[in-house]
Amino acid sequence: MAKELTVGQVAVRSGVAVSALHFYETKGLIQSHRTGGNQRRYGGDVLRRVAIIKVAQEVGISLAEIRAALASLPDGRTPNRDDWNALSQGWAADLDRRILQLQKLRDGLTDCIGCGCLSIDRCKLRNPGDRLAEEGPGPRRLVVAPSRNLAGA
Amino acid sequence: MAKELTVGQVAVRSGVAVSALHFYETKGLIQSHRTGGNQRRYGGDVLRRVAIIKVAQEVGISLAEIRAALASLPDGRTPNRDDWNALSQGWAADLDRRILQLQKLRDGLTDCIGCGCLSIDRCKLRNPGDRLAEEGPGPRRLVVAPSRNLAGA
DNA sequence: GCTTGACCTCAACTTAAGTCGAGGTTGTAG
DNA sequence: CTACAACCTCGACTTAAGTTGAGGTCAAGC
Repeated sequence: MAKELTVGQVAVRSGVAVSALHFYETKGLIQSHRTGGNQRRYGGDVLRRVAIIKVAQEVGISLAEIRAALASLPDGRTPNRDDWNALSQGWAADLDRRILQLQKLRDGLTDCIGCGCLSIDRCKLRNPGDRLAEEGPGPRRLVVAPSRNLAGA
Repeated sequence: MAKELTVGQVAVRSGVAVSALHFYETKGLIQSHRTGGNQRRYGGDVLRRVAIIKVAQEVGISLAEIRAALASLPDGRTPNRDDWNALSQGWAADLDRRILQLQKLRDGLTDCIGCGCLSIDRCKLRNPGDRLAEEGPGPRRLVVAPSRNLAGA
C-alpha cells in the first residue's frame, strides 16, 4: 500500500489548515479512515482532491458544487486522468461563461454609470441579458455570485 | 424641491427590498432625512445610488468598497456626470484585472487538473502569480474573492 | 375618526467557509 | 514509561449581506 498520511501531513503538504480538512470531511469532500485510536489517515489521492478543491474555489465555485463534482469521480478506484479531465471540462466551460459576463459588464459599466443613462428600468447593466426581466416589485432573488449550476458536469 | 420618496417607493422603483435599504443606510451607503413622524424620505439621487450599488455588487465589489467609493462623491451637491464617471473608471480597471485573472485561471485549468501535473508545490494554478508564495504550513489567509483594493478609486 | 397598510426599531436568524478554544486521547521519542 | 506533540470532538465565534419577526407608530381613505 502507498503510505498513509496524517491530517497534519496533509495540512502541510496541501497548504490547508487541519480545521479546514476536518471541515471538508464533514462536508463529504474528502474521506479518511481511522486508526485504532480514532485518528484520521488519508490515502495519497487526498492531496489531489484538496488541490482540486482549492483551484475550483479560486475559480469561484462553491464547496457544494465542488462536492457534487467530486462525487462524480469513481468511488472504488483511484481516479485516473480521464476522470479529472471530465471535471475540468465543465469548470472551464463555466469559467468561459463567467468571463463573458464580466466582459459585458465592463463594457456596459462606463456607458451606464458614466453617461447618466443609468435609469434603472431600461439600463442594460441593471438588466443584463434579460435575467430578472419582469418580476414586479419586491425583493429580487440574491444574484451576487452569478455562478451557474455545474454540479452535473 | 424635487419629489421625495418613501422607502416603499424606493424599494419598488429600485427593485431592492425595504430591509436592504434600511441596511444600506446603517452601512452609510445611502442617506435619508426624516419626517416629523420619524419616517424616511429620500431625494431622487438615491435611485441612482442604489443602481450603482447593485451594478457594483454584480461586478463583485463588496459593500464596504462601494461605500468607500460613494463616499468620494461630493457631499453637498448632487453628483454630476464627472463624479459618476470617476467612480466607473476605477471599477472598470478592477474588472479588467479580474477578467485577466479568470482567463489565466481558465487557461491553466485544463492543463493543471486534466493533465496530471497538479503537484501542489509547483502547479501554476496553485500558486498563480506568485501570491501565497512561501508562508510555511498552517492556515492561509482567506483568498476566496480575489478582488483588490479599489476603495481609493 | 377609525381602520388599514406602510412605516419604525431592534434582535435574532440565515448561509458559506471556515477558525478558535476547551477538554480529553494517542502515539512516539528518549 | 513518561513527556509532549499531534490528534480527537464539539460548540461557539467570524464576516457579508441581508431577511424575518415582534411589538409598536404613522398616515391616508372612507
